[in-house]
Amino acid sequence: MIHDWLQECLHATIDKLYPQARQQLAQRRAAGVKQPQQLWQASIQQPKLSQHGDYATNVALELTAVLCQPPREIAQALAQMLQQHTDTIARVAVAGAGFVNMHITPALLAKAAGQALQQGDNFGRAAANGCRVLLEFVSTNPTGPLHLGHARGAFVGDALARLLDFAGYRVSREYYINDTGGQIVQLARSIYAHYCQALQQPLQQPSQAYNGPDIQQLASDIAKREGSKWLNKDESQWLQLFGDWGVQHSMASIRNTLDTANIPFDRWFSERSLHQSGALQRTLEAYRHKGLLYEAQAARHTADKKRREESKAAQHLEKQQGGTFLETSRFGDEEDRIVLRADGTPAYFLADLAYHADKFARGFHRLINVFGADHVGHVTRLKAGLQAMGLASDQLQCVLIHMVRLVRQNQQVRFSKREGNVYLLDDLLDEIGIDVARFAFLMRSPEAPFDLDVDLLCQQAMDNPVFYVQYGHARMATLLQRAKQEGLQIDNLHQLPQQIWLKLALPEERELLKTSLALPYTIAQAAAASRPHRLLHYAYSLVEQFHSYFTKYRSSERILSSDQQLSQARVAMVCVVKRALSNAVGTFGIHLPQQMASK
RNA sequence: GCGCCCUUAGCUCAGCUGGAUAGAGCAACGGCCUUCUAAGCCGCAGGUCGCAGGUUCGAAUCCUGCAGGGCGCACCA
Repeated sequence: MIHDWLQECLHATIDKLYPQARQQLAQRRAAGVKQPQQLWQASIQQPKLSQHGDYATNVALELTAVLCQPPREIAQALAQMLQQHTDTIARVAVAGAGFVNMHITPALLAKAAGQALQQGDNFGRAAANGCRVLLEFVSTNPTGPLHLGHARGAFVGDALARLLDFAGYRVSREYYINDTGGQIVQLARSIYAHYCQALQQPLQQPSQAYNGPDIQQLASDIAKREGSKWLNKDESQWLQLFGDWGVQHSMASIRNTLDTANIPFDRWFSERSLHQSGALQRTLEAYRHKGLLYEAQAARHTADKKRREESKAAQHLEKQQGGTFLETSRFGDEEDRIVLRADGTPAYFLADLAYHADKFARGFHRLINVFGADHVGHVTRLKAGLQAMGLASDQLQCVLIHMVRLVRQNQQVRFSKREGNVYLLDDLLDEIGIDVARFAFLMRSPEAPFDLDVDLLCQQAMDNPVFYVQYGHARMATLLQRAKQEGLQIDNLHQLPQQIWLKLALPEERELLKTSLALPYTIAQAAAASRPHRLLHYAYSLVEQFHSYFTKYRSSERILSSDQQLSQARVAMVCVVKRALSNAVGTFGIHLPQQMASK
């Protein structure tokens, strides 16, 4: 709120001093001159060094080209105008190449702190902006339980949803169930094979079998329930049924794991429902109408493409028998993509296009897909396909989550499906705990590779950032309890008179308030960049500041002292810090304890 | 061969979309508990931001090229 206020103030000042600047800037931008995009939005920053003021702006430097004036001259003019706001800005100084450094008054800080306390749970929450976002994530194939490979995408997607919600968006969370196609046939056959085995028949596994213990358990349950009535029957009689049972079973397991992890969804979207509703046909007709389909043995132009000898295309040549292609290559894709196979069955890509057309048709303004990094190739073709349909493909944002490698005893643990060793997400949650897992996955930026060191996260729990943050919160909470026992007020502090707030004179106290009050700005920035981890780093540094302050003054300037008014002011400050912390971390559903057992 | 991502302290990572003297945590060393939780704090040490150019008042951040690593380049989903 201080940010917003200063920004408004600054913009008004610029408009007054240089009425032509805004227009000139727009003209230059239109003429293609490279300009900072956010000049009028994000020009207030917090300097690293306190001697550079509470807030600073570099607009003078950025306006120098537009106004053809030396930056320091512009800065001087701005400073002079800003100086007139004596009730809020205590001091303005021009420094360096042309920075304008502003020191705010304690009164402004007190006012903002009071507002934060009044807002309570909603401190940091942005007003609804009317933008509807559809966030699709996890969307794992319903052929088995969730494992480590799915964990990061699940937590990052969930965090993104929570963050965007807090930042004022209306977010819908969706899971796309690939409940049809070849893999479901394989699943059905695998279950059937184990079903036969459970009834003392020899095991005849299909070529690409699903053999997880969950599948075997399901098969034996079916054998108990259904008896031998499906034995020696033609595949056409049981395939659909066994497939359905498999999907239901897998989805129940997946939903159960997501529930445990506290990752909710608003809608579970079935791929099969698209096939059944005729959506694929309609999508196909739309393309046909635009003249973007053709039939061929192979996609045009693919012959000139060099591929590696061992490429998968070469391995699966016999399956490639031509069909109907969509000219995605006209929209940025490297080659055209098949949408209907020679036998008339739809390819997966067509269903995915129909699905995304459906998302747009439901009126969302922005689509976000959280994909694993192995889906990189999918992004361009999907966007090309949407663009071909005339949809705004730039409204689709794909967040690519990179690989997680598991490390135990300083060694990477490798998993292979063939050997049947998987690390289930359920087991991970059991082993390190939900909060630790969440924190670990969210501390890193999503597009960087990530080593998950389980030993570090569980055995050396004290070196774990999540405990650091939790400890900080517990410290504040117990401190407040104690303050209450000593007769100080810890609730309704938004009504605290200004002269009490003004008792806070230590520089660290001022910094703590400023950092706490930067929460709304941090939320907005993290949401705009789709980077949840920034909010956790913010929380971490806030706790760091608090610990440092707490320890430094533990024997000289104690929070609870004989000076009643000063103690009350410090208690109020702790309330603000605690509020900022719990709203930041609480946004991600990470639990913050009221107390921690001393070690 | 092509596309996307990554490369910052010995290790694991931040770096607020181009700002002022590049920051944390681990690991190493030295300190701080009669008083609000030592799961904490302070100090010391550690860097040609992969390399080379370019863009400008200013680059770890933007553009180009190169090197190393990851993922992908099937009508599978």
